[in-house]
Amino acid sequence: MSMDAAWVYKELFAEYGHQHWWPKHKGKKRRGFDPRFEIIVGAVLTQNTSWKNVEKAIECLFEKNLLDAISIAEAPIKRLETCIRSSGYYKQKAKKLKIVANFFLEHKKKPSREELLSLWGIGRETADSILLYAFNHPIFVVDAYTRRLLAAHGQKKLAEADYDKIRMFFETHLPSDYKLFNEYHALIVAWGKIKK
DNA sequence: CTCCAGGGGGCCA
DNA sequence: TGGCCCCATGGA
Repeated sequence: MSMDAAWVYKELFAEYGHQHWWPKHKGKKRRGFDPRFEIIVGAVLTQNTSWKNVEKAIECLFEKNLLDAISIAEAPIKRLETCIRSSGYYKQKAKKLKIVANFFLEHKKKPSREELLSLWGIGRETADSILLYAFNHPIFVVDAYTRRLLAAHGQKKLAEADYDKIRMFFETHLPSDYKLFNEYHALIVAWGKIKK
């Protein structure tokens, strides 16, 4: 018997409430400003890193006027590395920011999942996070907490399954609503952090 | 001191 | 495909 994904969502929302994840921007009218790009930067910087340390990095990028694709593409790599140091893996992530910045300068419209996955430094979770949180595309983001949630609800087999199999489970058992997927993933993270 | 956070790439069998 | 190692800082 299968887990009731919609029922679990209601339980999580009743327990933890609105998580106000993305989108929420701190950028204003600056050179080449695009509110979506700030989310993309956050999606990359938060890889295997606590959000608190990512906020420090984003704050530094904001203060140094580096929170847009043009500025990141033009900035010296060392300047990026210094700024995002608090988010960990700073050498790799500076390189990743360069790559995504150049990509979004060339492709102004909504990217496909395949295009994002073709970029070095963008895996499935980051690609789906970008599509969901920056472009409001109804795709379900799966992470380690999602697997723990499934296991906690008796879905041990599915919890150990491939990423896209888990993603498809939620997408086929829920209405295709980006707002729902946005809140659901955030609630799972909230549950995972407190539960543990 | 250890463990892990809103992962992904490279290598190897 | 699946298992392992590496990347790196900061907080608990």
